[in-house]
Amino acid sequence: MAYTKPGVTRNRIFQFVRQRLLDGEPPTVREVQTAFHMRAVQSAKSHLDALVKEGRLVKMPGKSRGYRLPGTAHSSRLAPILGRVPAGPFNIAVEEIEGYIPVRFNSEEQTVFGLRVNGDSMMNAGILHGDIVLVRSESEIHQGDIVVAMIDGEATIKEFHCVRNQIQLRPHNDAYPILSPKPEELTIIGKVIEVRRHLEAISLIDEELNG
Amino acid sequence: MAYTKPGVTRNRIFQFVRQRLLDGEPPTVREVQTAFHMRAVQSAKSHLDALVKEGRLVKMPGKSRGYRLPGTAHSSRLAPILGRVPAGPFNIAVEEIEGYIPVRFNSEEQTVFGLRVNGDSMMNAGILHGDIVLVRSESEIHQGDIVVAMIDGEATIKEFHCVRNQIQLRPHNDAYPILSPKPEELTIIGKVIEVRRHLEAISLIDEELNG
DNA sequence: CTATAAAACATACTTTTGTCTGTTATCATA
DNA sequence: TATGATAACAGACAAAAGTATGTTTTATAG
Repeated sequence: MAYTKPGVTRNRIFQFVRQRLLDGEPPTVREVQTAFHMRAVQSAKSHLDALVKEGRLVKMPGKSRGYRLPGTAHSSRLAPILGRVPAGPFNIAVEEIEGYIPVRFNSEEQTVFGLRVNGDSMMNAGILHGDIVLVRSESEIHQGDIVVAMIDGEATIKEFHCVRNQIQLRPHNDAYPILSPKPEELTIIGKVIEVRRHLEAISLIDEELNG
Repeated sequence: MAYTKPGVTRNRIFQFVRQRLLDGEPPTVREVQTAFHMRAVQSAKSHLDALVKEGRLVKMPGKSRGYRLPGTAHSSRLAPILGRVPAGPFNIAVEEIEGYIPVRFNSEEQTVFGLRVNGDSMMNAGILHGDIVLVRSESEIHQGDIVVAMIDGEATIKEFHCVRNQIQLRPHNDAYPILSPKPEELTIIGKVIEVRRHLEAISLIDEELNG
């Protein structure tokens, strides 16, 4: 390729590699080479080596397609969106799955699922009807956490409190009352860790990734 | 490895490969082999071949790490979260990147990025301070869309309207006024297609992938 | 203009990885 | 228990991809 000013091709190559990595398609050195019309493998490799030295890329030496963005410890997975609240805390797989959404995971085995919000009892907390909440089901619950609770077979999203050994489920909407269920008639499905709202229709519904 | 009932290892391998692909780390045949403690490469390869034949995987023959999920029409990519609003619509890469979040893509080249919400002018629309909005920058804008607009070098999120050739940017908070900027002092950065709120601290912040 | 550094090139070599041919063991079902 | 199908194994070869050494060209600064 034509000679460029120092750093120019370097940056272009970084952009290229980053895009490929974000697309889940790590490139080979030779793919970088041809993408930039270079006549020598080493031209691409020395740029990549420099990017690693600068800390802009990380590599796994010897491995093919071994360049990565630094600090990619946490990766994304697809979590199922459940149409209904799961009956028990552990039988998520059986429920009807509305679709999948990508979720960031920092550790390994976590039971996270999406749930479509029904009603506006949490309106003032910015959780609206139709939103999707991400729920981690095996989380510890603390004061003030927003939880998905099951009372008499009915699921609700409320803020959890416990005052004088009395459980309180507080809505964020003045039109709704604070609930004080007895422990035996209450099941905490999980803790809401994220709220998502799609302002534009997106086909969340993947074909079943059966297996 | 020990012999299993027909289909069992097949499914486990599919899960493994799918996970690796969703994580942006396409495996080699030999990586599958060792992950399942197989003593022959062919053991892994025949399973992978079968998965391709069943249509559960797709491959690029001869290429290393060449297995992919079929119908990658909508797969998830990592979109950058920008600390500031990008100056122009097309130079996202230059801006400072706060981190990355997984986003669903239905087609190919789309310019989607995340943006941290500053202020509560859209409070009544359930868009709170600190939320992350996903912005598609080259979208067509219609009446009622929520947009990211730049007025005099300052970025705001508002609802877009146009009445009698007069542009209106409407907040969703009675404490804020409706803005009516002249077209020449207004730049529409893009359209808000999704709102996300993390109720639990998640380390989105990757080290600077500056470029 | 000259010296130094960066960029690009050419070629060879090594390792990784995909692929092939054939064999043995286990499962499923009649 | 006989039989076809699936699973797992073994070893070898070929292609893909990483790496190394040295040279030529261009940019930048004094």
